[in-house]
Amino acid sequence: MKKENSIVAIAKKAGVSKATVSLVLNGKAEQHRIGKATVARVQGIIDDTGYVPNEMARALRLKKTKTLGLVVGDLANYFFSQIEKSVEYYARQAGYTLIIGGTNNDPAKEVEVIDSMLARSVDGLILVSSRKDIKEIKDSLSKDIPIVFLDRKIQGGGSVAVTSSNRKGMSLLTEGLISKGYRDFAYLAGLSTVSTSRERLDGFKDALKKAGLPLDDAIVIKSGFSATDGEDAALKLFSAKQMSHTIICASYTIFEGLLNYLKTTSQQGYLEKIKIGVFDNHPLIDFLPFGVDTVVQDSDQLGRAAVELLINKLERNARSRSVEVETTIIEREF
Amino acid sequence: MKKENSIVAIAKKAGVSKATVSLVLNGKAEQHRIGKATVARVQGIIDDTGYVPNEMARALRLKKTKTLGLVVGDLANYFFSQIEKSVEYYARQAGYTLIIGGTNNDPAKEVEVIDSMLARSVDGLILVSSRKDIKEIKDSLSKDIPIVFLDRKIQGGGSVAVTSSNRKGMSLLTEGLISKGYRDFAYLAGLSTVSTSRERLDGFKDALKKAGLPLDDAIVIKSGFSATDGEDAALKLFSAKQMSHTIICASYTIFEGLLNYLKTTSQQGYLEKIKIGVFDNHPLIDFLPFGVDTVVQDSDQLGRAAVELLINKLERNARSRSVEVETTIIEREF
DNA sequence: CTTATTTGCTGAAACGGTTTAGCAGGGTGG
DNA sequence: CCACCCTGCTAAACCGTTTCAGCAAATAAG
Repeated sequence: MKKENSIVAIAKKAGVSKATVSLVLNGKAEQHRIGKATVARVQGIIDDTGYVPNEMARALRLKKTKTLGLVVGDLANYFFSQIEKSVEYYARQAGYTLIIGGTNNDPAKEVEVIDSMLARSVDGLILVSSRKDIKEIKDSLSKDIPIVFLDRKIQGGGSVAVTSSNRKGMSLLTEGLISKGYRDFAYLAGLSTVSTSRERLDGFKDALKKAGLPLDDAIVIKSGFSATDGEDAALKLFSAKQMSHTIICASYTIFEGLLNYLKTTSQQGYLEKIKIGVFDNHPLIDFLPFGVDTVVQDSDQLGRAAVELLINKLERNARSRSVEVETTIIEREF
Repeated sequence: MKKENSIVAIAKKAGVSKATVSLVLNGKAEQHRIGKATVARVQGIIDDTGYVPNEMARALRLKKTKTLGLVVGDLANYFFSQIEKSVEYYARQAGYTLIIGGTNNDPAKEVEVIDSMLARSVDGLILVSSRKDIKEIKDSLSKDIPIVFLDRKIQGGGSVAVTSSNRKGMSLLTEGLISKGYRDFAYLAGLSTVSTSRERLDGFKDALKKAGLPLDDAIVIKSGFSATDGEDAALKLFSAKQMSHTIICASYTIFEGLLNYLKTTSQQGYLEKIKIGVFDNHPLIDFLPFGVDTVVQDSDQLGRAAVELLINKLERNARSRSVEVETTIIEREF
């Protein structure tokens, strides 16, 4: 049956005013002294017409859209797609709808995407931002709106972020490798403007220091976070004089880049001679013909925490502190 | 600078009525004989206040939200996340915002998600539906709204779908395997209520027939499309008497399930003795220690076609016919 | 039998836009 | 000078809700 499309239609049918219907609809009937009988009658009509209020009108009046925006660099990236799944799930649980925006890691597009979300009056924003400082974002924003940063922290006062325990995770990964006797590290670091990248590098250094290994012996190569950036990094690494026997990738995409580099240069055989550590996991890694140790991020918790923080802010105006989600390590010998 | 937030504010500043501002805003100034000078003044104020119209108000009046909904089973599935990226990209290009909904392949949740999108007044819907018949969907829908089905066709009149050339793709994949001498097939088919699954199975049969191989010799195992379904299928397969030496997976997720089964039962060694074909590709497959032939779907084109069809319908009320996107095959010997 | 209180409901404004019909004033033709 | 036509703009209705102040009737209190 086609549903009734306006509150007046319902009101007419029930022989009451639209105010009454609205009150019933929002559970404020009692509070506004609408009689039990009337409530029942109205509710009955709502039920069997299947009337659903128009969210646009509601949003206009209430200045609340019950909509959240998620802005993310690359939606096809496995880690982010998991994050997104989680965010969508928990947002929906809380009665919110999710609008997504992919930026392809382009800071200019990031602003554009965010602005389109603001025009849509999203109530809050979850940002996996490529920006370094919150000012760069706030300044370009037309409205003040609650923002939670996800995966990457951002500099500047009062910003709330949900991240993995990057430093600790990378440190544990490295320690594990060291304890198994691996030395001679190369570290493909990602973009140093991104907090995630810096923290992981710090973790790597922590582990070296703890083991008494000299930092300088490790080759650290900075690049972007995409697979092609990973390829570039691999190129740099392999054109260096000495070869490393343990390569750590600061993200899955960089790992993919490394593999692609070896494939396109027909050096796949090299993989058997080295050990690889990756911050991020993927189901297929279990089946690769070389042991890859990985850091597993809890994407479900990351998404969940981000949504919770944001909604607490929105609905209870709670001031919240950033959250760090624990990681786990998977070690694999081939 | 904080932007002005209402058309009246702009109107006041410009010393005109809000009607005038609205007309300027929508490029209808000329048409409604607003003087050049006035247009320039108003536009100037719009520009340097950075005013952006409230989309909610516009949507309410126009009954158009410039919003599309994408409903998909599993957002973390690599194929779907690529699709989503593409849909989001092309939707945004066309000035539309994308709302997403994950259903976890639960038909009940599918209805729920779609209804929440209708309440949000999306202009159109792109559906990767688990439903078999369009009636099941239309009946539960409160409004008539343009729908484009993606990846999976659905039975029932007038539904428009964008799909890969499933039958042909699977047929070519199989033919390739046959031509390389592989026989003794097992086929993990996915859910037979899903068109994709049926078409691929048909393609498989086409190839056998063409090669003059008896259909009955192939073991066909039907299950769901998730990784755990794939595991179940693998379990069934491996508890059958005779072993197959060529296994075809109707989707990447099923392939993952197969691998997981072999891992958990410590039968990974078996992988070296068999040949695997998979409908879907993934970057890491290149690096697996056994040659996997894959069908590559053009997710970019799939998303693009879906958005185009939908928007053509919305903006030009074009009646469009379903689209089939070509696939390509990658063969790998280890 | 008044007066006060409670009960049950509604009218109307507000949210921020779009659109249509039409007003006022100046110019032109007769 | 009157009738008419442009030109340039605006008033007001409308989209579908929420909410607040307040009205009328019923009940309770005095």
